[in-house]
Amino acid sequence: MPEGPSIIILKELVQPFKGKKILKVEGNSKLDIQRMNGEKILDFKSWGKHFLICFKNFAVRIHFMLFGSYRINEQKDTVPRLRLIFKKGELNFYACSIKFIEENIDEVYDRTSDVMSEEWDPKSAKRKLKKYPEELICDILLNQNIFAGVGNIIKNEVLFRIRLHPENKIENIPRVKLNELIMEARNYSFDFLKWKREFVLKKNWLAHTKKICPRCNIPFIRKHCGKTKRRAFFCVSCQVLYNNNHNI
DNA sequence: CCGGTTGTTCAGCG
DNA sequence: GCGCTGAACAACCG
Repeated sequence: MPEGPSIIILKELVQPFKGKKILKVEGNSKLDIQRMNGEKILDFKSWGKHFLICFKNFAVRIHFMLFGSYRINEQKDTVPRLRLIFKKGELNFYACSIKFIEENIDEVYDRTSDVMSEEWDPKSAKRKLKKYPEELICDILLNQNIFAGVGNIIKNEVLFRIRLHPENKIENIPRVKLNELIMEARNYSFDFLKWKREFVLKKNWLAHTKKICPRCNIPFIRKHCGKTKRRAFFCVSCQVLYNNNHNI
């Protein structure tokens, strides 16, 4: 469920519930979810992997983590974390993380860091990148303060597309290449969205979970890279690792 | 049936 | 107080 484009799809699917009043609230969340009872949903928003349900005086943040899921107007066999029942229809959220946000959403979230947002700002991303010269690019791409919405699949596909080795240090990557990376983080995310809508996302993976490099026909390296230790699939032949010469 | 994971936070340690 | 590690969460696929 998790990556940014999937949240955009969810936001579209729940549009019929916008402006609707919640008649009953259920779920095994430990939070006071009953405070939503009787409230009218003013809007649905998103930021990166966060799905936001906006009410008059507060908002609910749903994060699907690794295993979270949802059903609209149908149910799974398991107990939902949160179920919102309307006069017509219901929303069910499973195994997700829920938080209440009391502050104004627009003040809490910086949309310039959301790769799916109209307000996404590549220049701002560039400025943030420069603050982490020692970090590896595979970790930085997963940093939600810089690339909100990017997850492990997008990471692997973007790095393969621009031929960049996941273990490159930021400081060693040429400026032009960094710009390319920032552009492709958003660009691939929209391809992800398009392909997910058409149910052909997996079919279009070039690197993620793949065994052979489609460009070189040699085996991919599969390794848990960086501080984040997330799976990386990469080709040592066509994905460049820039050497660090200036510190020797 | 077990191993692994489209993710994040937090406790515990040195 | 820091940086690192591992646990916790908990569902589904191959």
